[in-house]
Amino acid sequence: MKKEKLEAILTTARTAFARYGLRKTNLDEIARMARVAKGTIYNYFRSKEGVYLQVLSREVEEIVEEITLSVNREVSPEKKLASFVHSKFQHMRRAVNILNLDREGIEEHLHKADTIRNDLFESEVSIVVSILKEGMEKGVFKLNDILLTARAICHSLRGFELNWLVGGSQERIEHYLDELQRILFFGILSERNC
Amino acid sequence: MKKEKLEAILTTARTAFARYGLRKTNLDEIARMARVAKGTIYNYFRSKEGVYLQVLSREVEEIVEEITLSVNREVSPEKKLASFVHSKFQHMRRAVNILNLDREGIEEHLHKADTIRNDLFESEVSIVVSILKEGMEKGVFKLNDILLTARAICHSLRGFELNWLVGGSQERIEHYLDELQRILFFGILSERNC
Amino acid sequence: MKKEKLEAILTTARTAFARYGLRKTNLDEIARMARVAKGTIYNYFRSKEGVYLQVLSREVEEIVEEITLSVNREVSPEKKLASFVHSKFQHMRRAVNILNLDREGIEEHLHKADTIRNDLFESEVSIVVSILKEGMEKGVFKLNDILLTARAICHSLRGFELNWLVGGSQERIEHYLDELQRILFFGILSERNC
Amino acid sequence: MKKEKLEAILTTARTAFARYGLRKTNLDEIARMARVAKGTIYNYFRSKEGVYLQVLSREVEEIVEEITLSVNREVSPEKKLASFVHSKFQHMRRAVNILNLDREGIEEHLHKADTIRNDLFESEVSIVVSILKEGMEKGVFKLNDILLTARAICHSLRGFELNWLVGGSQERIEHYLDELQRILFFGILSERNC
DNA sequence: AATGAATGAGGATTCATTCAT
DNA sequence: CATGAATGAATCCTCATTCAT
Repeated sequence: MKKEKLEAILTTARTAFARYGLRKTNLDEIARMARVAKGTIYNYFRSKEGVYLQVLSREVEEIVEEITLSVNREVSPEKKLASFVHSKFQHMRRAVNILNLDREGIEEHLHKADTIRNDLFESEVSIVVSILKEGMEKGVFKLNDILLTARAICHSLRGFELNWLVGGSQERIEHYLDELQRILFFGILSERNC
Repeated sequence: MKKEKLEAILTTARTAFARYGLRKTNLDEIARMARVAKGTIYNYFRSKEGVYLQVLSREVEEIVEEITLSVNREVSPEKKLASFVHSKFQHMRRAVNILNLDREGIEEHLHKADTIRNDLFESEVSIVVSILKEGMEKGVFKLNDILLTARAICHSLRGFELNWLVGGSQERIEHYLDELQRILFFGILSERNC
Repeated sequence: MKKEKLEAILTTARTAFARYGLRKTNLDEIARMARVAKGTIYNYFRSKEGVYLQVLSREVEEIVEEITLSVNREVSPEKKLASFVHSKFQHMRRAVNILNLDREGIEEHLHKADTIRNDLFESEVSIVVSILKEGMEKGVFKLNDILLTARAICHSLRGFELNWLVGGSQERIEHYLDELQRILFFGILSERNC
Repeated sequence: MKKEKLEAILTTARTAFARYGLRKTNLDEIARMARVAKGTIYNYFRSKEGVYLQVLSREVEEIVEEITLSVNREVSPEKKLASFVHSKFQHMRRAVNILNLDREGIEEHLHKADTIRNDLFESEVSIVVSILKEGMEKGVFKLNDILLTARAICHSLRGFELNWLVGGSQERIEHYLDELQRILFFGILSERNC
């Protein structure tokens, strides 16, 4: 079983993509770093994009796994929600370039990459859904439409990815996440103080 | 006045970038479409990225202008906020590929692109700040820290750009925006019904 | 009389050629530095090479003039020869263009440029010839063939131009010139001590 | 062993550079003549200049080798010196364009070319030094400073390269070399006949 | 399965020269 | 005379992919 090469390629590619992004990473580099001939890569993958897709896939799986773990460590729905938010950013930080939005340079497989990225999104949504559901059952949350709310929350969080992870913003993200959470729980209308 | 060529180049480039993105648009194409010699482009711009930067710049300016206009059409702070959100997405829809987030590994010149994109963000924040301020003064909103809240809101909205504009998600964005707005105003905690 | 533009072009071109060489100097640069439109240059010169040729011509004239002056200040043939050598290098230091053989990028006018450079050489030879002649008449020098000797000397001196002026050698040229002069006068054979 | 391609590239490049010089030789040409894809050249060299540098290097090595051989064929120091001068020009004649002195304004990469050319110069100096030394020991030459003299001689010889090799002068170089040699040995002062 | 040499289709950029105003 | 916008040929370099060994 000579899966070692395959493993080497994927590991190396992950590192390379993480550091330089999809486009700026070229196969020469991966091959050199993986101590493998360039041709070997083509024994396992149809193309550079094939490699990327596989790396992306693995990454998403891992991230979902780790977020789930973090959430399950908490008991109350509020804390679970908070844990979700924080662990999401913790674990995604390293995957910035891999998830990378670099929509160019993927062309035909763009669709597949989107599908994978959407899997991540849907997994997140489904985690949030169960948190919200539990909150509803326990009377902590009050919502009209759990799924809609969950999706809205997840969409919102992507904004922080964009500016913070991708944009390399120097601001302390936690501030904003905390603020967002506060709004999320209480809203901004003064009437809530009735 | 021979600014016609320059205008032709910028207009064409805008269209091309909007359709194919920065990388897949090549100068040959722009030159051909603008009925101009490739060298002519270099009379006006130092490089391909120079063209992109200019197009990006213009686009951002226009968007900010149009959002501001839309907001000012409303009177109440709540409606202004709603108007902000909706017009933001209306006007950004067309600029998807131009603003495009292709990160391609944090390059030299692309740094300027980030700066321009951040300008857009800051402009948005400043619009939201004035809305929130007005809301506070009128006693409609109740907030601890206006700036922080404004930034948190703007960060959140970026998530919708990511999934909806960039990701080409087929979902009806308005649903989510409305839901987000509802949460924004009232929060999700049941305690608000005290 | 609008010779000002012409003068500006030539002066600027001289500087530019001296600093960057023929090939790396482009007309844009000359035009910009001379505060003149690029097209204007083509009113005075048929081509870039035409400009170069003119610059080269002027330099040669100036140098010959100045060397002649320096030599004529001396009285004895030996001192005249020494003066020739030293003033040649003094005055050529600034005229790097002449040496700038950059044979590539001149193409068709290569021949003309060579002719101009040869003019300088021949002028030098003719100066040395008259020095040697005078030396012979006064019985200070003893030679078989004045012209041949003069040419050999001038050829030799070009070696110092090459390494010192062009090559940017850091060595103190005077050392070598003095040594050369010593050999020139006495030779290296020990038999001279008969 | 697939070094054939490399050899083909270098051989072809040598021919091309020798015929057209560095600038007028383009990679397309080399590739075509070497029956090789353009990209292949980049497998072996970082750039066009990389190719040039290698060719230049080889050429210099060969020249030094051949000059040394010629000199060693002679026995007396006087004849060795004469042999040095003549073989130097013999062997350099073919390398004119390769060594070519197109100065193009002291560029980045060309700095290395200068280094290589200087190596040639230093090798020549060191050959002359050993000839002079031997001459001194045998009482044939009388000198104050061997190194200084050697360098002065080599500098002088460069003048002949300049006018004869590079300048394409039609004159019979041997005449001048012989004359130079005569002066070198005996000087021009009549006092030598004491 | 593994290699790595070879490929060649692109794409960005430079610059001398022309010409209408 | 002066301008400077427009031209487009020429050239270097990158890199995903193929293929003979």
